[in-house]
Amino acid sequence: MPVTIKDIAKKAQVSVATVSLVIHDNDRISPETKKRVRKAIKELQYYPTRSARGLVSKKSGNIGFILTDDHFSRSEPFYTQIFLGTEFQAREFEYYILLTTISSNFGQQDPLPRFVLEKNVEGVIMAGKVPDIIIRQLEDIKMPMVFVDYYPKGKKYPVVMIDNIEGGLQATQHLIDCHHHRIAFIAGDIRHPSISGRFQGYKTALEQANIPFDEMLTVTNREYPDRENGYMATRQLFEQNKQFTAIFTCNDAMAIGALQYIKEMKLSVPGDISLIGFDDVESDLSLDPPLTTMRVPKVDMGVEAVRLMVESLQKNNAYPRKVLVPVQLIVRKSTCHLAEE
Amino acid sequence: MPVTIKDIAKKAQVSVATVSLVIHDNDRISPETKKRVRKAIKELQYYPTRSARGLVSKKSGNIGFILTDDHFSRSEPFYTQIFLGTEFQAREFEYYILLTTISSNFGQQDPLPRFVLEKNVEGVIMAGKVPDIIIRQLEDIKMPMVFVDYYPKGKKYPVVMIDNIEGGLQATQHLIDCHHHRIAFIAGDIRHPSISGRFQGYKTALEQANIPFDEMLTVTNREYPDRENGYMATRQLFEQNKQFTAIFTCNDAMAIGALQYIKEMKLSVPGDISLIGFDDVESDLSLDPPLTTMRVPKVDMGVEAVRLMVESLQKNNAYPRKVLVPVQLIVRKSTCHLAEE
DNA sequence: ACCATTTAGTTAAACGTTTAACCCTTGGAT
DNA sequence: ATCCAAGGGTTAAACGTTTAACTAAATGGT
Repeated sequence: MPVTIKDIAKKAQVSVATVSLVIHDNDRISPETKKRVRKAIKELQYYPTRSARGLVSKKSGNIGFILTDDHFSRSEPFYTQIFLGTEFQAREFEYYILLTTISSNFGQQDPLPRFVLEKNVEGVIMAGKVPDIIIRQLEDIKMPMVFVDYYPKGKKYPVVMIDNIEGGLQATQHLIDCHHHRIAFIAGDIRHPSISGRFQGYKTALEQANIPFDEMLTVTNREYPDRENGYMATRQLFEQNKQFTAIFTCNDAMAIGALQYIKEMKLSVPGDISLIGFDDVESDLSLDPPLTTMRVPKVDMGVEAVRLMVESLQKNNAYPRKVLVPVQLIVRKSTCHLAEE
Repeated sequence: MPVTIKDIAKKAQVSVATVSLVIHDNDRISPETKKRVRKAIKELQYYPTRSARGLVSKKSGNIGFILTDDHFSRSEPFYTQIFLGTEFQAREFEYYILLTTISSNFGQQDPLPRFVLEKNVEGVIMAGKVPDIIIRQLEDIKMPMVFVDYYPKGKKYPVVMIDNIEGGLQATQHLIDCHHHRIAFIAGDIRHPSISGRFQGYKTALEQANIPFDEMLTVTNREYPDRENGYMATRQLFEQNKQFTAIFTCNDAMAIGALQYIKEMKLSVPGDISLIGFDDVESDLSLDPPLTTMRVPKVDMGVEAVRLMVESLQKNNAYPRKVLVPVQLIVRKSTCHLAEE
């Protein structure tokens, strides 16, 4: 019932091959013929069918997006925003994004995502830490990959990373500029490259300001950087009973937990403790006080990932580029100058 | 290079038709043959290719999701959550979701979303208010549709709606239970069915409690229910200089704006004014005070939408069901009892 | 006048499935 | 003995494109 390439061929009095060539704007076809064919296409409102096209060209027109289930089911705004960024940019390039999750302990015997088995994606974007095994399996079938906010060691793929070191440095620098010099650092799993980058920036800033690094002012053994662990880590910090006037948390979720603990201690932010986060998520603005933080362009990260993917799909010899997205200090009300002593 | 149905046929010494029949578990094939074929499939790790399958079966395995651009680019957590819900449930049914946006003033001459032109979706889910024109166009090509949080009048499609009337009633009832009787109502465009439902619940609750409805206590002419309009509407309310002890805002975004204005007036929530919202979004918890609100199961709405879609795809005679998702009162700190007079 | 090239198309195979229609055995009923 | 039905497959067409290989006509160089 729907109109096919044959209908166009008939109407324009050419072969179906010609119609196809016109669609791809091949220059073996004369301008007059093109005009005639295009007219027919318009009049019958023809549009090529994706599956037929995909079958022969081996191009599905889709890009896969893989997230581990813990990243997804927490429906973390962070990765969700990145995902929305990919959706956004995919449209520009006439691709669609197919989302799936995998278990965070994906094993050797687990099946690959259905969209790769079905040959329904041309490449795969992976955000956050993903199991090594799946990367190796995808590698074996030569699936183009792009990584976001994670980088498998020893591999050579395009990647979109946050400029974490610079961010950690700027965040800490901001506190130093406010005359703080006893600055605590709270984080989740330090082995995550994003977190260790921020930590590194923290240490570098201290060093540059000739402030000695004090291990006792850091809590970096929390498994997951969420509110609860932010709360716990802050309590640990206070129980270690060290003097500090500012806290740099590795992300906003932990900052929110920290803020809660500090308030329960009847201390004021930023009166007693200055607090700076990292990420700039939706809820920061609603906090009291609104959180000073490092803004991470989450949507842009998704956008860049798709750009890299499309690039490496087109010129498949492309050498694996790395994109470092910049962070930006957003000063709100949770940090303030320390009175001169 | 990749393994096809032919390789399986060869290996299992049967025709490709037999392999296909085994895959679909047709009972014309003997158990022994099935076993042999399945063994070959496992050994060669065969998986049918989506486009080939789609070409002949006319099933793309995809469901489209349409959002107007203003809903999407505001990257409203509300619709985003619904979308994530569809992604979630789609996986259960072995579908993928294809997302696209359309202009909120989609016109007669605008092309339909690419995924429908390409015959790349079996049906379409639409969330929030969408232009009538596109609905009519999709209707013309007999595209299965499911609506979420919006219902085109006079049509007969499956739909997922919030139980707005009940929600408006419960929210208002909660305030009444706290002995408020001068209760204001603030909303965006009252023509949106969700909003008018909440308004209706509000009026019903007042009526049941024998509290006269006072037009002057309502602001329902704000175009878009966001923070800014919540702020403005609250100002308007105060400038109308009416006495009230509580405000029911049609959603949380407006409540946040209202809260900001009230604080600027140096009034306290809930000390001077009790405030209740609607939706229960991420940032409510970070507010000071945390917002009392009606929780809307956003993810569930997406889940239900996919269920309805798959149902109507399978039995295409299905009569259009309507699912009303329940809301739930979440009492936090922004509402409190009024002292007895 | 003849061959070589270019131009503007056409033919037909191929992509990997599904499925309607057909075919051959075997085992009862009649 | 003959007919029918059931069981268990196979054959081949079809789905809607793309594209390599071919062809016929026109052009141009000598």
